[in-house]
Amino acid sequence: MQYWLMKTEPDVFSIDDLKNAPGQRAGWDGVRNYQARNFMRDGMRMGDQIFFYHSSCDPPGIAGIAEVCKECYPDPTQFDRKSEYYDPKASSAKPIWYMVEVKFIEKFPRLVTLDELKNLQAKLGDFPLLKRGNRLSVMPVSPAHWKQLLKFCK
DNA sequence: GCCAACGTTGGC
DNA sequence: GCCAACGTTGGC
Repeated sequence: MQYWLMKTEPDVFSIDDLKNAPGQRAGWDGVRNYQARNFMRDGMRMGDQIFFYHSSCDPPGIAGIAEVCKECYPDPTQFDRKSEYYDPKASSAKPIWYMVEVKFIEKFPRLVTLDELKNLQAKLGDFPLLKRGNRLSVMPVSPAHWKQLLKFCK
């Protein structure tokens, strides 16, 4: 079992949107960064747990937990000319971008803000999310960090 | 809205 | 393969 953190803009797709989605499941399409793609394609397996992070909002922070409920498959938006995620270099024979599906697990009683995470850094040590200039939308979380953050978030 | 940081693109 | 230009992310 592995642990992850995934960013999303709540204006576009929030933890409540996931909670209210059919079957409380949703596809994580639109990732167009190779490193993030590789984490989804090569790292994410059924049942992996995910911190659901709200970014580009006030305040940003961890909103809850999701779980991988379907492993990677080609992201159909890359073939869709009308999609903002359309990629002319991709073909169904040679897809470039992949996505997973995630399932709602829980929403925390309150958003655990980026500020609080920064304050925890002294105790937890380096957390990839807090690295300067980090823009990855999908990143691994170590089991130790997961455990401690979870305790703090609940 | 600004801008630092970083990824990607494309000319050479 | 280098690197300047450009685009995007995301906190502030």
